[in-house]
Amino acid sequence: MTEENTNPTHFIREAVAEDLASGRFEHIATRFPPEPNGYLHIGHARAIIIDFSIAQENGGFCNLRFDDTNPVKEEVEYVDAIKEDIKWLGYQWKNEFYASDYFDELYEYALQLIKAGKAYIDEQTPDEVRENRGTLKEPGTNSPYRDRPIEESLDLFERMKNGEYPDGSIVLRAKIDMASGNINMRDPIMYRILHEPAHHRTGNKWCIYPMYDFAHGQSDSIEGITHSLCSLEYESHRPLYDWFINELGIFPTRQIEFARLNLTYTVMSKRRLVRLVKEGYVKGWDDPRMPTLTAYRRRGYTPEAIRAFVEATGVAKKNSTADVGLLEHHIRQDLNIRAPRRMAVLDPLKVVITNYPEDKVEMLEAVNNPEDESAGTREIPFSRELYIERSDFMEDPPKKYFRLAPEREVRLRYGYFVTATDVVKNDAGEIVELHCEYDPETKGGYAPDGRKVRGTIHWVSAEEAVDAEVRIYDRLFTVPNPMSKEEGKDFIDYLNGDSLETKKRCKMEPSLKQARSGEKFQFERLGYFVVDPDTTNDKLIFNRTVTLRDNWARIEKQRAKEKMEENRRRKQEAKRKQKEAARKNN
RNA sequence: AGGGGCAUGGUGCAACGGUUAGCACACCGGCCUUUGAAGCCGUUGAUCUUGGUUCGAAUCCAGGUGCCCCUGCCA
Repeated sequence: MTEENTNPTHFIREAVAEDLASGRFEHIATRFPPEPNGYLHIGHARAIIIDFSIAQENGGFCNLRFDDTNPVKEEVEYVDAIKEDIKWLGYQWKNEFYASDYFDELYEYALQLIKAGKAYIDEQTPDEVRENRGTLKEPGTNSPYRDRPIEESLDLFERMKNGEYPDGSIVLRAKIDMASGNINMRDPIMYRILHEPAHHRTGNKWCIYPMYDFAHGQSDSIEGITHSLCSLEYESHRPLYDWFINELGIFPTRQIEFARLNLTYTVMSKRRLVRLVKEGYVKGWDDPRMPTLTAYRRRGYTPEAIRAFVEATGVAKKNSTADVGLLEHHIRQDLNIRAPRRMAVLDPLKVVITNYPEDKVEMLEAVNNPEDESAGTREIPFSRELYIERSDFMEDPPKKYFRLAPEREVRLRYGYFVTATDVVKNDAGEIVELHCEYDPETKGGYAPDGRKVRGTIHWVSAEEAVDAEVRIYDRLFTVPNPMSKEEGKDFIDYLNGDSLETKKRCKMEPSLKQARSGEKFQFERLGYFVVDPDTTNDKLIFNRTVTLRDNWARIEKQRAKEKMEENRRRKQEAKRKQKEAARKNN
């Protein structure tokens, strides 16, 4: 061990430790093997973290290997994005490899198996291959080409490589067992012909490509990977990988499978993510509503929070879906400690302090981060005209509402105690301005006479405020599991129409003028926010990462629910009475 | 005539034949508070089922039930 490991153990860590103890392996090596055909999402984070941390904890190494055995699906653009995301998460691979690096060796392995009578060229059509594979319940039937002479297969394979055959005409198959209960063992295809397009790394050198199943295990073996950690669906492929390793007599990697990480209120499959992007339901792979790592980065998530979240979900062989609330908990936890506090008003209501001098501007001291004394303090301007949050004033407040209301006194954070005196409305009856009086004795928010106020609200000075746009994000889907198989429903039907709200007239305290892309803040009483890369010199844009926990919102929600139930009860009662009356009349 | 895997509170994990079945999130209550935040304290709430082995079973065995994966020349 090179590193003190305080993380909870799990079956993979245990298995690796046992393999070291028993001498099955003398070193530990892992790999993270993405296919470069899409962006990494939070589900991949579990795989990345397991792969790299198992290696780290045991003084071994982890390679990055792109599984690029199918040129029709893979693109270079994804390679760089994937590398960036892994680095952002905080990991460094030892070697950057590609399955295509091993095309020569793989070809030699194929030759070796043909010569041993363990592989053959099949001339059946794709349809025939499928039909003869049998079904889940019935065994397959042998190909008529299965027992052709070795020399013939050798010759055909060579010509296949040389481009003498069109796509789909012939394939190389392993000769295993067409009656196996495990369909992967029914003479799986090893090589197929793909003349187009050119491979992103090997160009036109090859027109035959190994199947994933004939590439992955051997690639691990070539790299000396001791533990090939992968997701559950490869469990039934393990016997095949072991078969290849055994027949070829190469380094025996051990594969261990674990369950993928799923999250509520989102989708995680590449296919569906592509659809969200291509059909314009989101603005791109890095749209902060997406579950991709690049989107979380833009949304203001930190790698530390994502790692803590993934560790908290553990590792098991049971398919499960983590609550997105747990992810939110971890980003709050992280940002609470590190994010400087600022005041910002998202939905401004003008306030005039009628007894405050007209041209006076005072600088008041505010704490940057109560969780971190070293963050220091800053000064914020206070003047006669301010903005407060519209939701922080109510003309006719319900019980337990602690904020501003007519004749009620509250504290302006780091400012003064103020009392609402007048409400100014427009012709439509909407509140356009509030008049308040302040108590000059309460500067900084302290009352010398010791009197208390229930509420403390945030504010910004109108004159000095900086304008900004704030993008408010909500969950992308309206249901925890958009994949639930309700009849005739598509996951698209569960999209949340209100997942993005853009507030264009927000008012920020002046210190935010200098905020740079990627900088994170807590806007007091609102949540955590990050400067979006769309920000320019004259346009400040923030993304809301996550709200603060909000007890008041919960009380309101509960109240609304109670009201709804009350209404329903009343309606039912009315209906019942109506029926009764009708019966009496009859 | 299938093969493979999985089943512990609402969610996610732990308990490795002997614990009052533990932890985190959520929930609910309380304390504290110049953020209705954070922090602190506390309360609810779980071993899929039926048998078996054992002094003793969440744990081992068998049957049942339920869920997931496998019939791409995808990975």
